[in-house]
Amino acid sequence: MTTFFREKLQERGLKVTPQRVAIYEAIVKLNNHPTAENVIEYIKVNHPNISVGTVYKVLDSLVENELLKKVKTEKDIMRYDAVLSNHHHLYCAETDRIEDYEDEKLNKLINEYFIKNKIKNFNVTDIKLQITGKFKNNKK
Amino acid sequence: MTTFFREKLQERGLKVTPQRVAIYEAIVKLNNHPTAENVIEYIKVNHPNISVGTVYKVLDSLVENELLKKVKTEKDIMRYDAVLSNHHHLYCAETDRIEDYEDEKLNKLINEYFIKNKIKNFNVTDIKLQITGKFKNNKK
DNA sequence: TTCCGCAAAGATAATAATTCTTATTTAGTA
DNA sequence: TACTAAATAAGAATTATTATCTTTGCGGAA
Repeated sequence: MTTFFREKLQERGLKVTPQRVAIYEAIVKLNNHPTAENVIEYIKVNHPNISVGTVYKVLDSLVENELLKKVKTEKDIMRYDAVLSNHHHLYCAETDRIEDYEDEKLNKLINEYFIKNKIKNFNVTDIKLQITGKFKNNKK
Repeated sequence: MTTFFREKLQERGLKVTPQRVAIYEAIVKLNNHPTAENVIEYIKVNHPNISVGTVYKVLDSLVENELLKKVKTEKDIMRYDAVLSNHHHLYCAETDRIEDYEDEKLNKLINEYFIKNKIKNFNVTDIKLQITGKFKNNKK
């Protein structure tokens, strides 16, 4: 399951350490775009000795090495996402819940739009939609 | 110039104070989506006695009263925007520069798309594009 | 004008998230 | 197995932000 992760680390010249694997697994399992704190809490159960600084450093380096993505919200706490495919986010400001939203048809529509309508003075590398609203079924 | 601002404050039952006016003007003039710190620095010149807490408090209440918007980037510092119309952001991760991007045609396209393709279990209230890339002419 | 009430501002302490520093440990390798 | 650079642990330090408490200043009633 973490084979992909291990390979990608090595590919990047990063050592495969238990802490890195644990942090990555935590993000995958805590699948509501956890904060650093959520990760620490989750990991402490099986890795009681992991250091807070390590979690932050590992998260940073995983983002830098494109194994995780940062997710921004209205709030000032950073959150993380292990889903790397080009996707958007549904965000509920009230409950702070974030859900991934994948929509190939929409991506195509937007890409085509920007091919026809270039933004002057700007080279686009990535387009993300932040869709704010409210989930209908408020099951946690 | 700040007539709109003064009226909106009164409309909301908020007092028109020199600090509020100064902070609002600072955001408008520092038009690269300044941080609270940028605002403080800028204001200190003409209002040397303004308190840091006041700036944060005023920024918060202006956001709450829809006179400013919060903008979040990859960095964890909050930034502010006085442009209230429905617009998107061009963001350069390298230089941290943010520019407003208004595009009515694009808004229409996206709105129409979501009318035809409802997201199940989610009521959309707002859609924002975060367009990441690089500015071509690197004039500051 | 003076006094009262209250919203706002000032000063500064407190908190929360994150970063930094240094010593120690570990993974990958020869 | 031993070596070395990279990674981790521990905790201090920093940074952005929020909270608390006091003081100020303005509008309206006496």
